[in-house]
Amino acid sequence: MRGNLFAVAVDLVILTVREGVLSTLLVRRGVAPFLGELALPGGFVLPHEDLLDSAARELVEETGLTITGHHLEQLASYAAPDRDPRGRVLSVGHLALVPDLPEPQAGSDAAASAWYPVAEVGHLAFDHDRILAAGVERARAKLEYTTLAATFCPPEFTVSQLRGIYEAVWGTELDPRNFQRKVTNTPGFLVPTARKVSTGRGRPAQLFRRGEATSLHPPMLRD
Amino acid sequence: MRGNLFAVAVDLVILTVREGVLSTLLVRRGVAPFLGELALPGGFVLPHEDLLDSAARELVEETGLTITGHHLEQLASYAAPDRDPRGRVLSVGHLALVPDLPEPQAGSDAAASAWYPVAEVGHLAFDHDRILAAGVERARAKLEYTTLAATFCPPEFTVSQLRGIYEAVWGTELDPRNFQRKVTNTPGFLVPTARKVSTGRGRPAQLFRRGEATSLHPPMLRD
DNA sequence: CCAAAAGTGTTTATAATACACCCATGC
DNA sequence: GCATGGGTGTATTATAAACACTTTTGG
Repeated sequence: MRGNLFAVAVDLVILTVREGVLSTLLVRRGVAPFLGELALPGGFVLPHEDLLDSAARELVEETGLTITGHHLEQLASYAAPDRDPRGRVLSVGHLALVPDLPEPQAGSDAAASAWYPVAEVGHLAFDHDRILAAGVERARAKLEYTTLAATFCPPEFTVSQLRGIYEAVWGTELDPRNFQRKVTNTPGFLVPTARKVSTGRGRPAQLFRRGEATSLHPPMLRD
Repeated sequence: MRGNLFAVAVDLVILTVREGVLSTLLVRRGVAPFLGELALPGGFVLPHEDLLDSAARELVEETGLTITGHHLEQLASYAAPDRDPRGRVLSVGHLALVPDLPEPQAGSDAAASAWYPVAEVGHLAFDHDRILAAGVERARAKLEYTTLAATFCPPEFTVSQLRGIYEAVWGTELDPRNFQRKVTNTPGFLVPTARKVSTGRGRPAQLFRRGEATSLHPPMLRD
């Protein structure tokens, strides 16, 4: 085997939609390097861990969320020779899509973490702004041709909530009526539940759960 | 820094279309482990190298091709704890799309390498069959919504040649007349050259070069 | 009743498919 | 001339966008 060895870390782009705004979970670093700067949550891969397991562990530590029902995928790896002043560290970026969660509580493991609107995020520690950009780009692309938008929603949700996800992630407005037909006519996208929900004003909306389908033909966005 | 360190390798899925068949470059391993088995070309990342540079170097060593004008992108990383019997090795898979090249010459650096039709590839060393599958899947997906098919072609090519790429990669038949209009009407996909080429029978075909466009709206394949 | 949001039906514009047809070459 | 592949025009069909309209709630 060769002598040039790397430390391997996983870093997480955890996205959600809070109050109509695409947001990501960031941590304020408490140790050098980049002490005091914002960074993606992450950590080193343990001796007997695979990459996705390591990312799932970090996700639980940061959000309390287990993977079940949520989305976690690998993004890309970053290993520029000078990306970490401590030496050669390869970071495997991951993307997680989660429903709207309460702000992380002080006193917990994730005391230093908080949600930030993606559009307002400035420079991050290491090359984490590149990883964040890759995660947002991937999320946008995947909404187009998969049913992944529903992973941003709670277990039961309305068509309006789902539409809000698309509008927040893409920054566009969609016609509620055409959107409704599009998603309800896509086999396997939405499973109607027995319940309706009344959101104050207007006619109560049907509640849905995620369906089995994962790919979307035809795609959601048309240029 | 942490004590659990990894060796980092890059492995390449190099795809081309030879005689209408999607094919990949594989090497017969000359050293343990997996001695004598087929594997993806690749090697360890050097001390001051970034990942893409390392992959580009391997590509040159295997094919003699420089990246200029060709396509090379990162696929994903693989780091299952038991994927290499020598210890913990993280492999960063890469995807290269290249035009049809002559069979590698005996006596060169790449003496042990040869082209194999993707459909006929059986089990590979390490977890390389997973990486190959990921590369083929990515290539198929990218043809759908990018102009990448042209990177399989020589610098100047006809619409028929380009259509042959799509048919080989997807295993479908496309209507030559509608295909022609589709690609010639997509702004920035093809740049006509001054020349035509006569391929024996039939009317000579216009020669094209790759255009500047990279994305394809609307996509090429419709379910 | 009115406002507001949910949900349906219908028209219209646009794009994809199928395929008839013409063009330019080799033999 | 005729076979062969290159290339264009057009009718048909499927799809998406626009929007009028009905439904069901709270006040």
